[in-house]
Amino acid sequence: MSFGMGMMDNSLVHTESSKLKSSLSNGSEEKRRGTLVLTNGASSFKIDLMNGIKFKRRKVFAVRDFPPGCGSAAVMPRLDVEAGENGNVVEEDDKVESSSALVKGVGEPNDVESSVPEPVVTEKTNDELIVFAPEVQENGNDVTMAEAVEVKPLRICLANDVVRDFPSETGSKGSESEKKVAEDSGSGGSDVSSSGRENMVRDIVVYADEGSLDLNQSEPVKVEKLNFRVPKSIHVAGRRKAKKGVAFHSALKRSKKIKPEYGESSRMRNSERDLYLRERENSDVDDYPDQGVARRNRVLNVMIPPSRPIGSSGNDSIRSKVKETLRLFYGACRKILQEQEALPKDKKKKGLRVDFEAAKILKSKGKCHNEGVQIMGPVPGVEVGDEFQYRMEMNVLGVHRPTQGGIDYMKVGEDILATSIVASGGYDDELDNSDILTYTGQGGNIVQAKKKGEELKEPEDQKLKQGNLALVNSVTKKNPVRVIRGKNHATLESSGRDAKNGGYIYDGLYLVEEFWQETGSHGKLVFKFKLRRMPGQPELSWKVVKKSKKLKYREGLCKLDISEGRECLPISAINEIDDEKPPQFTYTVKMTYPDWCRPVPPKACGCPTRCTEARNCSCVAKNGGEIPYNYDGAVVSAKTLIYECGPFCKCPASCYLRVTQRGIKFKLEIFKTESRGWGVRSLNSIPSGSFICEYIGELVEDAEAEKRTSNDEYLFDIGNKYDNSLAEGMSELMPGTKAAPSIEDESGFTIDAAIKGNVGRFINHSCSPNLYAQNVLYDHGDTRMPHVMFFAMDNIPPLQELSYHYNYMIDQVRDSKGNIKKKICYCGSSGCIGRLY
DNA sequence: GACGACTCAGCTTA
DNA sequence: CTAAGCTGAGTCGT
Repeated sequence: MSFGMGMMDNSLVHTESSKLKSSLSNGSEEKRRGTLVLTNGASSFKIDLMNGIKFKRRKVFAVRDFPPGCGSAAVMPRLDVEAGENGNVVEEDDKVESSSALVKGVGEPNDVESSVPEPVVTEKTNDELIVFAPEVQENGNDVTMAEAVEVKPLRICLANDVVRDFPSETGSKGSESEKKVAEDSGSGGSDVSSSGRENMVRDIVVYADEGSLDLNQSEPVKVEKLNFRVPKSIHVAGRRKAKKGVAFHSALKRSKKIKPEYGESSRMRNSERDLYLRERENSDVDDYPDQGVARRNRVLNVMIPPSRPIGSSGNDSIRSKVKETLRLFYGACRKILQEQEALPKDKKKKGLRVDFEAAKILKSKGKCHNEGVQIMGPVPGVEVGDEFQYRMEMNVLGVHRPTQGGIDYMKVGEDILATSIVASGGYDDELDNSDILTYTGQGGNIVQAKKKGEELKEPEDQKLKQGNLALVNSVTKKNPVRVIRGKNHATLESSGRDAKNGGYIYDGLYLVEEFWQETGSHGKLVFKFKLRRMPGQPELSWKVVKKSKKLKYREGLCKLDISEGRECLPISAINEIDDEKPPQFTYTVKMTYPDWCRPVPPKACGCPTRCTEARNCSCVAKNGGEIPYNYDGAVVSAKTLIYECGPFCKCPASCYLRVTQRGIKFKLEIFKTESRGWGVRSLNSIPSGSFICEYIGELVEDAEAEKRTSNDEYLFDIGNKYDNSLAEGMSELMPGTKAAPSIEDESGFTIDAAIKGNVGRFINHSCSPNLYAQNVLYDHGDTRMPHVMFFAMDNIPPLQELSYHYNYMIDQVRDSKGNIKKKICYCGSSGCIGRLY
């Protein structure tokens, strides 16, 4: 392979990124410059993030990331590379990206010396060696950096949450250059390659000038300082008028109505306002002749991460891909379950595993992450505290591959090292609240006969092989091990149906400190491992909840129940920020309709028991012949409108077609946020698809709503607006799943929750929301004024703020041919890059 | 129903 | 190809 200077030519640069690049040069370049300083004590080395480096995107094969607190750069000898322009290394089959660098301040400068793992070297592809620890070892002997480096590109292992991927211009199809890459590389070659690649995690490799850093030192190279200026994000304080409320996680029409200005919010503090105005003045953006309001906000919204505080989650692109994968997974699960539930009893498939079925579909369509990849350390896009319902999801995401086995491991050099374990109570583990976890090795248990006539295997001593051996090796290698806890076992919270399948929580990285053998309950020897959670990782929210439950006095508690008994569960108000009390309003659990409006109850069904698809039920028929919920109450997919059974239906209250009318079922609380007024969160884990609450208020006509501008924070425009992007994704996965047509329909009504309302009025906007608003009818039949119901799009861990997309202030940017290219959002929320997937 | 004990069909990887 | 494995769903008894 040889590479010429010409490869730097812009013609090869991904179109999207070149657009981005040009936007960078338009006035805001200065903001995106930064420097990264590398040092090994004797010499330091500065990289100008704007000019001095280029980014390459490569397929990730294996180990990449440092555990938190480990501030090290690694060196990777690469053969067959030549310096390109400015000494940058360019490789033929790689797309070259230019961008601001997105390097997290990989921990504080080596603040946790003890947690820095021993060097681990892993053999990868034929031509490269990745080193992800301070020093290189070869055959057990230390070698210096200089010895390890023959050619001198410097590879900086980026922490996983700073790896940035650019939005693909044409969605899943990939751009021309991407296609070219796929063809040229010859990998895959099949039709999977294009879409499969799109979903692969990519590594970004940073190459620096040759010879800039004196590597002839035995000391490790460390990322010492990151000085990266980030454009300040402007927080939208409080709430705004929600435009075109009902949509599935995005609705993208530019509002025809009032376009709120940033300065308008009554809740915006002066400092924020000043900051905004200053930012706006300073941004001399004039290169957007045809984009109206978009232009003004461009500098705010086309933001390049890191747009969050260093150390917070970040990496929205990969994160959103992980989320999308999970949404597709759950969508498939619920659809399969729905189909199953619709069958008459004798035709139901016994013991159908929706998790297996969903995974099969995702895999066949190349929608998995990290397939065939083994990852040591953090998995890109997966964050501590993430919850899963099935083991299979963790397989699909590469978090933990065995579908049953508790220990996952990989070969690193000659050794096998543990990469992840699942602690869910299958053995006598000690899973207390501290950062120490005692884990039992695998094997030795009584094994059931697999076939008839086979005898049960008696318990025996555990053997030092496979998972056990990997964990033992990890003691000396000190490599990070992901720990996943079984939820019911970890939290001891759930009971009943949930206890049987409580799901899993990603607990973060641990180090295996020691191991020993002891006699287990069956009298045979078992291995025991002591793992300690690595410092610097966020505390799990269920632990926080559990702690606060123990306290007599809840920190920041303002009110025990803002609903004053009107909801089935109390809703507390918590303010740990300042002295503000929750705003005054009248709590109602029923919509208020104007006097002239007398909604008529819908036609009732006569089902004597819970309505099913098999029966000829008129309510089911209204939903197109299917029940839009699973029997456990999860919404199968977003619909333009869902018809539930009404007050005069004969079916019982437990009917599968009565979900939202039964009220809230999670313990919600309102809490004061740092910058967005009050928000809503749950003390329980919320599984994807669950009903959360309604948006309740006074129903007013739009004309009336326009008059109520003095307090428009609590207005929610009712409308049939349905973005079917996920539904399209689903129909691609599962032929026969029909995506509903995109509908835009002004209903003419608005819900005003300023005076009368419920907890729904406190839910904030987000561009990466975890809820969506669903139109539902049950107590009347007027489609112009459906109830607005919030459902969870993801598994939501306790204490995570609930949010939905307000769908207001959205603009579209068109390319030269007039095609809608990008949607620009005005929310100003951190991490929003104006792309609503 | 609720819950535990038991059974059994899976699936992925080594 | 086979076996192992901290699943998950169903069934039955209390």
